[in-house]
Amino acid sequence: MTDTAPRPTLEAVAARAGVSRATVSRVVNGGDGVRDILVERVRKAVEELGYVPNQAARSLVTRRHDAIAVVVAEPETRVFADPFFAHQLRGISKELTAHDNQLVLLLTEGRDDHARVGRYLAGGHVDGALVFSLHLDDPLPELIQRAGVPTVFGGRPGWSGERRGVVYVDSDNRGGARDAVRHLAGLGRTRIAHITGALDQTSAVDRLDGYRDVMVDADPRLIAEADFTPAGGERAMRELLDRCPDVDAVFAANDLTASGALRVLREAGRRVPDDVALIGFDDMLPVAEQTDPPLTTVRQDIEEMGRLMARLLLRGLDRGTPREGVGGTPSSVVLPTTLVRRASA
Amino acid sequence: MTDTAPRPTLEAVAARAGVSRATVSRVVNGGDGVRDILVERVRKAVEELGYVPNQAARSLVTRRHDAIAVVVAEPETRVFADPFFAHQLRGISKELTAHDNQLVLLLTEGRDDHARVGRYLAGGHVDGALVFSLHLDDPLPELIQRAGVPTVFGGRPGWSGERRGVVYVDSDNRGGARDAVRHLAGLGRTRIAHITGALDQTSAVDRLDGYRDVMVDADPRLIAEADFTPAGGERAMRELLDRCPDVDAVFAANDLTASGALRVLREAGRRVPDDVALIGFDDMLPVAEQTDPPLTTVRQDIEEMGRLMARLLLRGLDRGTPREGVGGTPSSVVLPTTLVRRASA
DNA sequence: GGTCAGCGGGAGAGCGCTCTCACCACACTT
DNA sequence: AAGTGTGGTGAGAGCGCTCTCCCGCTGACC
Repeated sequence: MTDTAPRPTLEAVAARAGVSRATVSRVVNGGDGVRDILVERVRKAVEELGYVPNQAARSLVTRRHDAIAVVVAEPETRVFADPFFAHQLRGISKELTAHDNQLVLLLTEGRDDHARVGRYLAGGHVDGALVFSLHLDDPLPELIQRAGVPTVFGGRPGWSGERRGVVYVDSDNRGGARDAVRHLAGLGRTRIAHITGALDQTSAVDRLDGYRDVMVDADPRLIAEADFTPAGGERAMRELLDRCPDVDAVFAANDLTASGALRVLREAGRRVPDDVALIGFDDMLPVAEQTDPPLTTVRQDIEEMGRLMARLLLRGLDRGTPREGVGGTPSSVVLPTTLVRRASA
Repeated sequence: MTDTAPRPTLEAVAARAGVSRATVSRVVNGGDGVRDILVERVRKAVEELGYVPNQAARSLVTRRHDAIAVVVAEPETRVFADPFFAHQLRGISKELTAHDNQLVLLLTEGRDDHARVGRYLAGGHVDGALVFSLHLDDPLPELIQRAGVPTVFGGRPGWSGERRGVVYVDSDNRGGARDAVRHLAGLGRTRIAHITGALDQTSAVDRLDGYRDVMVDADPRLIAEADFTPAGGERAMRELLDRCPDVDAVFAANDLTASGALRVLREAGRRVPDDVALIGFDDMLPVAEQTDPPLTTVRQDIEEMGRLMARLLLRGLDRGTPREGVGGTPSSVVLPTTLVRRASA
C-alpha cells in the first residue's frame, strides 16, 4: 500500500523539451501541425519523465471523460450470477478498451438504489451509459432518459420499444424460439409444449411469441408459466404432464428451466428425447453441456451483443471508428440466434 | 441520445444563496463551521439549481478520485464466466457504494494487455485497486506493486504470500479441503482420492495441501491432476478408477470437476454415494444443486470476500468507517468455509 | 524590395473546485 | 479602554490541462 509519487506535469515536459505547454499538449493529442523535430523532442521528454496526462484536468476543460457507465439493474441474483452477464461485460470491455474508454460499473442494490444511479448519471461523470434492465416495470430507463445521458440498452426495454429514439441491442428471441419449435415440429412432434420465462421480462414474452408464431392454434394447456429457474421448470413440467400426458416435446424458455423439466421428465419415466424432446435457450454451457442428455438449445452471441452495445454508444458519441458508419443517431440492432443440436432433441 | 445540459457551478449556487463560493463548498462538503442559517440557504439553492459537484474539478485539487479499479486478470473465460466472479463483484460494489466510491472495471484481454492496465493504474486515475490474479506466473501483481497503487488482492497471490506487506483476502481453501476429507473419512471411507485443480493457481495448491494434511501418508496414486473443468474431472476420474479400482471416495477440487467425475462414476456403474462418496468445492449452485445426486461441497462466502476486499482497501486509504479498525495498514484475511451436506457424500 | 498568405508556436485565459489565509465582528480578559 | 481570542466568512491563488488568439517567420507573388 504505497502512496502515489508526485507526477510530472505538462509544464515539466515543456521545460525539458524546450517548448511551450501548448506544443506539448499538441503533441500529446496527436501532434498535428507541429514540426517533426519538435514532436520528436517532446516525445522523448514525455518518455524520460514518464509523463501521463492528468485526466481530471483534461476533463475539466474538454468536458469529456472517456468513461462509460455500465448499469446493471438486477435486483435478483439470478441473472447477475449468470455467465451471460460476464460475457456481455467482456464484450463491452473489449470495445471500450479499443477506443480508450473506461468502464464504470454501477450495480443497483435493491429498489431504492435507482435514485443513486440516476444522480450519478445526471452528474455528468461519464459520457454515456450502457443499461441492462430486464423488467417491464423498471423505473430506471425513464430515469436515465431524463438524465439526458446518451444510452444504449441491453435487451429491448419493455416500456417503449420504439418511442423517443431508444436504442437497444437484443438477440432475436422470437426468431430463436421459432427455430426451436420448428425443429421440434420437424422431428415429427405434434404436442409441443412451452414453459415460459418470467413474463415481466421482454425476452420471455418474445420467446413465447415465437412459440405462438409456429404453433398458431396451439392447445393453450400446452403453455405453462415459469420464471427462468430450475425449480420453476420442475413445477411447470409437472403441470404439463398432468394436464397433457400426451406431450411429446417441450421448448423451455431457458436452459435452467429445461434442466428442471428434464429432471421431472426422468422421474416420470419419460425418456428424453425418445418420448419427449426437449429444447432450451441461451446455451448456458455449464448447464446445457452437463445435463444428461446434453441439451439442444438456442445460442446467442452474448459477447457480440456487448461489443455492439458499446460500439453503438461510442458511435452516437462520435467516437466510433469512422469507417463503421455515417455517425448520427444509431438505431437498434437485433442479433440472430443459432440452434445448437445436442442430444435432447 | 440527448446531450447533457449546461450544469450550474458552485459560483451560481453562491450567487443565489448570497454567500461566497467558499461557503458553498463548505456546506457541500459537510457544512462544518457554517451558521445554520447559511447552511439552510445554501442547501436550498443547491436544491433549486439541481447542483451536482464537478468531480473533475474536485479531483484536480484534492487528488482524490473516489474511484477504485477492479482488475480481473483472467485470460481464460472459465473463471470469468463463473458466478463466483459476479458475486464477488456484487460484494465489492456494495462496499464501495456505501462509501461513495466508484468502481472502474478493468478486464485484461490477453497477455499483452497487462501493460495497458499497469499504465492506467500508474496514471493515478483511481485511488486504489482490487486485483484478481489467480495464476502463479502472472506478471500483473508485480506491475501493480511497482505502480505504487494501494492494492488488495483477491486470493493469495502466488509469488509472494507474505513479502512486502501484500494484502489479500482469500478463503480458507486448505481448511475447507481438510473438512471435506475429514468428512469422507468420518463416513468410514479409507481410499479417499483427490482430483486437483489447475496447480498453477494457489487455490488448487492449497486444496491439495489440505487433502494431504488429513491423508498424511496417502497413496500417491490417489491423487489425479486436473484443471477445474468438467472434462478434466472426467479424465482424472478415469485415471483414478483405472489406477485404484478400490477408491471409495473422491474429493474434487471444485464442483465442475466433481460433475465430470460424477458422470464417469455413473458410466462405470459406481453408485454415488454408496460405492463412491463425492465432495466438490465452491458450492456453485447451478452445478452443485443440479447434479444427480446433488453435490456435497465446501461453500465460501464469495460476496463477503468481495466486501472485505473493498473494506480493507478503503481502510488503507483512510476512508473506512472509523469504528471498523484502527486504520493503519490492514493485513490479509482468510475467510472460513463451511461444508454443505447434500446427497453425494 | 514590399506585401501578404500561411503556418508553426507561444502567451494566457479559463475550466470548477478546494483550501489557505486574512479579515471582521463579537465576546471575553486584564 | 485596550488587548486577546474565537468562530464565521470571503478573497484569491492555484490544481493541470486545452484552446483561442496572436505574433513572427517563411516563401510566393507582384
